[in-house]
Amino acid sequence: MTTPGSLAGGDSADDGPASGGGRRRVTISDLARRLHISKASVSYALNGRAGVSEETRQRVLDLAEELGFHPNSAAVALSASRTRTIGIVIARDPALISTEAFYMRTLVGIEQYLNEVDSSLLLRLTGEHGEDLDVLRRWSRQGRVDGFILFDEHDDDPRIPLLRELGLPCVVVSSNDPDDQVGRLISSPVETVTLLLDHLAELGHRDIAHISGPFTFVHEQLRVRMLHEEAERRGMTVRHIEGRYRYDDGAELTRLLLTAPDPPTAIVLGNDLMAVAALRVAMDHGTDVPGEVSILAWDDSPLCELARPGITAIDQKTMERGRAAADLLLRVASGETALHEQAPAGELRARESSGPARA
Amino acid sequence: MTTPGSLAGGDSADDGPASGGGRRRVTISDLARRLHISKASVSYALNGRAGVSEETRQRVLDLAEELGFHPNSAAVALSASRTRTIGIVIARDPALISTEAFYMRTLVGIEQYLNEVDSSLLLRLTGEHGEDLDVLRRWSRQGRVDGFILFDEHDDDPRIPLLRELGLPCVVVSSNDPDDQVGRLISSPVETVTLLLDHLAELGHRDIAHISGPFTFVHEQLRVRMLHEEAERRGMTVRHIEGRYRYDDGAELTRLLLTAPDPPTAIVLGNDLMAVAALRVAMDHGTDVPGEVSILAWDDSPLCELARPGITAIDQKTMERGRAAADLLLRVASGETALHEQAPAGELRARESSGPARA
DNA sequence: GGAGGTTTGGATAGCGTTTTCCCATGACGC
DNA sequence: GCGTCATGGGAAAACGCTATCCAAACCTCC
Repeated sequence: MTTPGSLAGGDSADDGPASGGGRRRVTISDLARRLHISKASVSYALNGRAGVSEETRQRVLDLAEELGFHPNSAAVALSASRTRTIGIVIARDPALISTEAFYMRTLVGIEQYLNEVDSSLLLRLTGEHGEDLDVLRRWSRQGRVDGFILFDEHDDDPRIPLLRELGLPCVVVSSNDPDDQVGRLISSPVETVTLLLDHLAELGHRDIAHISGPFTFVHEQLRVRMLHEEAERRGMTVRHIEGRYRYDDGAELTRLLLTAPDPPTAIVLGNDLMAVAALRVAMDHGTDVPGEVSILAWDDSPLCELARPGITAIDQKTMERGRAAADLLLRVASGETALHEQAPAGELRARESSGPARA
Repeated sequence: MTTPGSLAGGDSADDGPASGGGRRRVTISDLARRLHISKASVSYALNGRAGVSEETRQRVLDLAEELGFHPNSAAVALSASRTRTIGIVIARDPALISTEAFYMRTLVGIEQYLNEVDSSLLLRLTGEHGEDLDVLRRWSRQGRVDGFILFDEHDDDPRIPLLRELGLPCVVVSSNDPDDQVGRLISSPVETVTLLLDHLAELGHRDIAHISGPFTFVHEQLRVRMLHEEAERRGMTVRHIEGRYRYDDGAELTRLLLTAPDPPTAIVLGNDLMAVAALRVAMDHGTDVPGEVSILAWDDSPLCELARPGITAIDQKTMERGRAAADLLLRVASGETALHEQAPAGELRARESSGPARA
């Protein structure tokens, strides 16, 4: 590598003063040499540890700044087994990933936080089946990340024992609060359920349908259960149908509901895409929204906002949640013990798709 | 690290056979020791280089598989100055990033390719101003990535000389084809312009408006120019207005157009969000779409598909484009000379928002 | 049977940090 | 004046891999 490959620029002027910088990267040895001190002292100075005088530290920092020195991350990782990088692996149908603004908003929130603490994000978007476990295993063994944030928890999610075995910290963005030893950012569906049902109750609805996402997701199971319990307490009834988050599911299942002998007065859809579909079907079917049926979505999104009529939905504060998850992970990774934490609360965005129940 | 920190599991059974794997990571030295050969031979065997017999190679591979060995990425990076990671820095208003499905689709496409070649993606979403340059510089000097993919090229984009100076390869997802020495995945607007104008000409439109994105983006300038030239050739006229990709811009500028003394018969909007806004405004304004005005969007998206009426738009093949960009970058990074490449062609999705021009 | 060439595999020197261990140096107390 | 202690700073050993250079060992052919 001393002999220039394609990039190294050679010795031109050996050390042009400031930012311009030659081709070769500035290393800690360069700093040490220029200051006539040892690499160790430079390292101490840069990392704010004791062992160097304040004056020396300042000289080091100044020169580092002047030369635009940034420690080689591979060397730091190798030496300190710390990468300042967290991993996210999203295992869903690519088409769905790009349709759901949810992920992107979460990533933005996570990034905001990581920026602040000078860490970064290694991202992998895989297909649905099992590859995600491979990626976790690989990244872990390769030492590429300090921890993971996990979404879309399944029943008996194999990722959690896997990461425990691999010895890597993780935070699960979660709906439930089991007593395990991983980090969890919990947003209980009961809160969303309350917002939805209060809103619907106020409008006089008592017969509600719920088109959920796949029951393999823990959060969907919980939504169903909570919705049931809370509805019962309010003297309302809920029928549940399982969808798969796709437009077509929303359309088809809504059609089914509307053509039933006793259609519900309100339909709650598990995501924005299905909600838009429901809205469309209802209108095509000549069913007035919200006159004859109200349509609500679990997650707010531009789609809900821009639909016409606008779809009443819960703003789940996705960005804030992403941010909180990243924050929690870094704390878990640095050995904090209080592992479970409540996510910021959601908020109902009432729009035109919900109104008083028909008589 | 030999003295267990918090994770190291100690010597229990020293080498449990298979996958279960103890806590401590398996290294190349472990393999060498177990096979009674040198680390060098193991390295050769694993990397498919000459220097070991086929038999030895197989023994190494088998044991590596058995122990679940994955080379430590920091060590590889340090030694080979190669990270198998590419960087993407997106500098836009967070709100916009999460609204535009464009980015997520591109990422999905990039990821698909990176998966196949066992590389990964380091992602940073920053705000709008100048931080992105810092990130490029930092990641480069830290040796975190092998190259970058750049979006949203500006006039005299400072990122390109910066990366040249830093000596890192990059691919610009680009609309134009200047004669510089960076990789470029070019999707000339002329193609989209042709699709749009052919469609509109066929429907008898001759007076068109174009609400673009900010002219600071090179691709927007090109769109304007191409649209102009091509329209002229067809005997059509185009008036341009500069928007900023936001819903409100689309709404306001469309209102302006519709209330003008001579409203256009068709409006082309620079992105999906503005198109939806235009549609909404037109309908609120009592203007029939497409009876009195046709609405078209430059980029297709779920928003266009799900709007009502559906918005005619160009499917820019975003995922394929992302994929192609990643592919190109890896080839550029490995020294390929043909640096510029055409992106896959877009396709018009005709929907209900475009129809014959009014008389 | 030995000269010359080709494989195969071993030592070992980096890569750029952090960290441990130790040696100067000077201040201080007796 | 000498022993004791902090304190600043240096040398060198990791960290886990790749790459260079050599020494065996094995052929092949006269």
